[in-house]
Amino acid sequence: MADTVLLIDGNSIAFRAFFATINSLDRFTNHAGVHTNAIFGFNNMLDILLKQVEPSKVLVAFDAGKTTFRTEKYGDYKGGRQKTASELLEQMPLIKQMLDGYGIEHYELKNWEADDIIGTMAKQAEAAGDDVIVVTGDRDLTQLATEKTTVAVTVHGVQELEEYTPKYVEEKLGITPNQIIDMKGLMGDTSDNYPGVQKVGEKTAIKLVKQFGSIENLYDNIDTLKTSKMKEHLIEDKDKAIMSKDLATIRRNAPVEKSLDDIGYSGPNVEVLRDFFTDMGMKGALAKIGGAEEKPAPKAKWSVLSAANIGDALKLKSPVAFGLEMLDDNYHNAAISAFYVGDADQTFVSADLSLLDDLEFHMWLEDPARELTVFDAKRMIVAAARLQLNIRPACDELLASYLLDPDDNSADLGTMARRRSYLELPSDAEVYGKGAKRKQPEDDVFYNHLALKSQALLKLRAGLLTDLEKQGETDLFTNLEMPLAGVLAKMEMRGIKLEPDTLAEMGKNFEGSLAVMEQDIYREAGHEFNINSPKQLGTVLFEDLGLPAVKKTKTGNYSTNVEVLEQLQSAHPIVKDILSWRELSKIQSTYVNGLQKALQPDGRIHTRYLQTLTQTGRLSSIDPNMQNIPARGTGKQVRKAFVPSHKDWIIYSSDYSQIELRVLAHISGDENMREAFREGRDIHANTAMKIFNLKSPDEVTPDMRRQAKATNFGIVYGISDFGLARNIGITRTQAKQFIEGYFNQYPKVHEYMDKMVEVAKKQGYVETILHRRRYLHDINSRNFNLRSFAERTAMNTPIQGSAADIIKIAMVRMDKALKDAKLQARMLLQVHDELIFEAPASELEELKKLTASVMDSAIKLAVPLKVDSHAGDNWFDAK
DNA sequence: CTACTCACG
DNA sequence: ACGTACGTGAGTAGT
Repeated sequence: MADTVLLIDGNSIAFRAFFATINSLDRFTNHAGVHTNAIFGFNNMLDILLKQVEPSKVLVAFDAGKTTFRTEKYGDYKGGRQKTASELLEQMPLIKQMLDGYGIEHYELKNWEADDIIGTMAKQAEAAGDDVIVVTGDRDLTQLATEKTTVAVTVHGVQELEEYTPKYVEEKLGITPNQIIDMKGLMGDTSDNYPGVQKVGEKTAIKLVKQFGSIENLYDNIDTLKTSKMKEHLIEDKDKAIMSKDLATIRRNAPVEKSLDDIGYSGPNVEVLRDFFTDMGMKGALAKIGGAEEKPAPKAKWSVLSAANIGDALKLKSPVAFGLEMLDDNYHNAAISAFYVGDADQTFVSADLSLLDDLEFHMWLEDPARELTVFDAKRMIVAAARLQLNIRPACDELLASYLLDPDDNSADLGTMARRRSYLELPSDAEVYGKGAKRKQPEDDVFYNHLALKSQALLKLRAGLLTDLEKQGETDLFTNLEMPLAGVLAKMEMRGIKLEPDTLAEMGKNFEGSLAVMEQDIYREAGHEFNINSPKQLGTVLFEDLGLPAVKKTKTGNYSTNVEVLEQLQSAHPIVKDILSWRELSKIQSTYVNGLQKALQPDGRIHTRYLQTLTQTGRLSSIDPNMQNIPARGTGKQVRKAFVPSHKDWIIYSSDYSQIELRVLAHISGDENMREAFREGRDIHANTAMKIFNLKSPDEVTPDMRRQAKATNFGIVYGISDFGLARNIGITRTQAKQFIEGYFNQYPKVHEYMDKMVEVAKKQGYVETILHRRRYLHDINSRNFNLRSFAERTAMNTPIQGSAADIIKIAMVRMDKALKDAKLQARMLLQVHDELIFEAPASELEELKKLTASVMDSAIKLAVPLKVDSHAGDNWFDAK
């Protein structure tokens, strides 16, 4: 049987692993202060590869040093590179040590690069009839792909591999693997610092290689090329092209002293590896290599709380960890199966919820002096409230972790703890199981797990708080997000009243219309099919009816989205019918039916806001999502079903006008934009005047205003000419002119965009006005797409995030203001820039004044904030 | 469990 | 030259 040979580009993988986690470099250090992030990433990758590939032979090749035969040929080869970071350098010998523990051969050869070692070994292995897998972070190695050799290139750090077979190379580039060197020869390589032919990039290079097959053949037939600048350049740079091809060519005959027989792999030396991982402080890896079976689940000390010893709980000292355990995630109705309470010394657990009714214990828990530390405050507040217990946690560790890094938002304490190097708490999934198998374990295991949670909370608390302080987020945490958790809990518990009859009636009508439309569509198609299936619909439109396919999806299927269908409207009458059917069917299934399913026995909808999910600081809403109820078109009717709780009450909504553009005017410091807002001008018309170079607002046509509005939006999203052009249906050149005009008129906005990208590149994150932070891992990526995305995010996040900050302040203050004014009015919903209330009609005037003053003054910006409000008998009319 | 589509700001 | 708007959640099909 053929062997599978795994060949790994050691330097390249170490490099990728290092940069994948460079933002949290300091979280990966061992007792001696040595960084371990690259070791960690390398190990993860190795672990996965060994399991998936099950190789019988493995070799990790390293570069031997700076000088190689390539630098002898061309002195500037790989010149001008930055020095390797010392934090990575110190890990290189340790990675080799780890490989020794794995029993994996590693090898380097003076004057040769790792690539050449790999190329040489791959050739030998192929000759022996083996299958070869090359793993690297360097695309240039894809030239090695053959029928027997697959080249796996890392994407997204080292998490994922993209496998290059000859077929895949051809699909992707249109040339064969062994033509890659011809392409590189023509285009050169900036990172390896060798030249190609002037003005020839990847596109041109591929075109030429396709045409001529190779550089040699190209120059043999150069006369067949039409006279052009390119031809001149090709002739002028012939020597460079030939030299560059030579530099790009991986040698397959390096004097490698290892043979296939030397690189057999038969599994790790667990003892050696265990010592190594222990020394590196890599507890996760340690557990994985066999520690796992031997090591019992962590054991906590705890006592079961009962009526007999409840007095002991009252002696616990702040900070006190507390939690109500629910195995379902919807805390509005999940069964509460137990609670835990503890301090640094003692932990109590109990499944007897009636203990929480004990008057003394009850008051002790509710006492604001208690400093309760919890995981997911809103969840705990709502669950406790169901037991008539009104807690006000002082510290929510989920929220803290989320503010430190919005990526760290796992709804599981054990998972968060592990990320912070605390390994004494397994995840809920490990203890309870997941999916259908999830269930409460026997008492001993269950109580132990709860006790571990209590102890983890107390162990992690100080570190989280000092980290918040270090990141300047203490105020955001203490004075905004923590209080907001309480406000949101109240909003969710109140819910909003829904009249199911209103929906049911709408549903009946829609059902009738849908049935008629369906028949029309089937008739036009010539047969019945599932209109809801994009696949079947694609077949009907683009094969049966032969309409021109406009666009494909990323998986290569026909796209049938609105944009496509709108373009096809005139081509066939069926298209219009499908569009109408789609619109109605969406309303029917998601809203008319969906909302009725979400209606609770109390006649109300109780959404859950996710306070620790979005990357920008916005809330999101689930189960049901109350932030995407139709606001336009036919679907808007759905809003009629949302009504006040009581007779003679009203629904009242108050929304920030243009909050994101006002934030932009503020943080960019642009005087032109600030003035427009200060003067109370129509910002879109103002922008239209600027970019169309008009003298007076009267000259602004509705279409100009529409385009200007789209441009304003585009700016907020981190504009590109392509995106803007597509959005408003103009040419890319026109879009470019719009943007140029825009930046001329709002010069500081331009500066702001550049500055945010620069800041992100330098420090790895951007911030909102309240110092909410978002890390942008891809900001220095060499992948254009990833990097561009990160750049747009760098521009957008401070804007979207600061707007989120502002409405959150307004919510916390509104909650207090309503209480202070002793109004019956209540806040029910938040939809990003809008707050929705219900109130007795008699309170409307006062409510108007209150929302205006509280929302306007939530924060002091260099421009005024403006609030619009509407009232009505239901949500539809409150707009 | 992923892909597609479409609802919101 | 590269391929694009920013942030979400839910329903349905189809593997």
